[in-house]
Amino acid sequence: MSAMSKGATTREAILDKALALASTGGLDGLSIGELAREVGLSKSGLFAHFGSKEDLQIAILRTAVARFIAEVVSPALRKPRGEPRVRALFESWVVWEQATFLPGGCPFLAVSCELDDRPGPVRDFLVQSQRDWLDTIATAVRIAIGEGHFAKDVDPEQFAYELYSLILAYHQFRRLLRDPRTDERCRLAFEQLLERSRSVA
Amino acid sequence: MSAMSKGATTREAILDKALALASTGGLDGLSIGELAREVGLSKSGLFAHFGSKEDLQIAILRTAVARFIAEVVSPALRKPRGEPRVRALFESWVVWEQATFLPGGCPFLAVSCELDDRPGPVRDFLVQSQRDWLDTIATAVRIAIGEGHFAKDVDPEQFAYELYSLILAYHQFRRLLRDPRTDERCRLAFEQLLERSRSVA
DNA sequence: CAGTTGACAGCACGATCGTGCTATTCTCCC
DNA sequence: GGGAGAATAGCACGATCGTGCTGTCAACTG
Repeated sequence: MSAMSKGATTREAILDKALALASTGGLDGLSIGELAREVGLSKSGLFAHFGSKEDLQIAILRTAVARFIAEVVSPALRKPRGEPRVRALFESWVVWEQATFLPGGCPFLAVSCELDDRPGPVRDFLVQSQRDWLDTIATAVRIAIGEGHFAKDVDPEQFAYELYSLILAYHQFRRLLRDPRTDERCRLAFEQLLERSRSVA
Repeated sequence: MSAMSKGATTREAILDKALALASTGGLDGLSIGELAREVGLSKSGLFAHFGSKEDLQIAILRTAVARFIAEVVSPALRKPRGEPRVRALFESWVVWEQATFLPGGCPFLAVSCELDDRPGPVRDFLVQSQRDWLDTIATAVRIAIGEGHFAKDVDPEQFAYELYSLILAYHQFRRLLRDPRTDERCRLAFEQLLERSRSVA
């Protein structure tokens, strides 16, 4: 049996379903009523777990961050320092986009467009999480430079920008355009990014 | 005086405001009531111009496409064939992202996330417009290869993928992350994309 | 200038939204 | 096992949603 109390268990079940729904329909598209029906709770029963819809939205993002760290960041950090770790970040990121519990793909990207012009704590949380993630990438690149895998004149933030851009396109081409060659396109671009970042041996 | 009838005039005024609102809040976030208030019409008076909300959404996208062609595609097609034209496409695209009549940035990108998992004619229209645009880019690249500006082994579709990805990141870094160095990051990446596409002189 | 067509407002509808309050039921601890 | 407290349901609220119908006033046409 679980070590969690009843409340914590259902709360987790709610957030699990909510994250899946938010990955497809966004944070605004997700309504309390629909979510309650989906989880098998009454609207008020579900609502009692969160003070407001805004709190629910932040809780969803918090759940997403925890999952992202568990699925993408942590595994990559167990890889050897340098290029292998950078590559692992990329690979796990691509897998993350296809996670079964995220039918709509990366939830951060899915909600970016609806939050980018709406100030408030939800937006703030998302921005912070993405900045942290970019920092993680840049740090991994810096380490790769230190290890001698990448050239010394590689700009870690620029590398992070371009890597991030490739995943954005991956999301767009796969989900919206349904381009069957998305995977190879993205991988090829990444290999070329690596290629021109490597130090001359 | 304008050659348009009364109905066409207000319809255009509606779509103008609607496009601006949709660029920030998306197509679903935009409500008929809010739009009517903004334009100074009654809800039903505005609604009479479009049979349904879905029709309105398609009309908005149609307006966006017309603007995009007028502001981005056509000017670039007047530039000399080859690399100058490719560069013009990029430059106009960046300017488009900052157009004053688009307070939320590129409307296509703004609505991509909410439409990518919602089948229907609105989504179909958006997908088609983006495919057309990618084709336009690829064609310009093919011409640049023919002119000898780009190497013969450059893949036009791959080029389009990477160029598209840079603009996606431009949108994300500027609008969500508010990174002040977005412009230089994007331009640097584009120059490097050009650099490695050029034929050896 | 008169008449017809079209643009728009007013109003109402059912549905759904987020959010409270009040019971009732269940869970956990002693 | 019984009692305290958490978990959930029931119900209601005002607001807003998209969408129709009906009337009225303006605009264009002959």
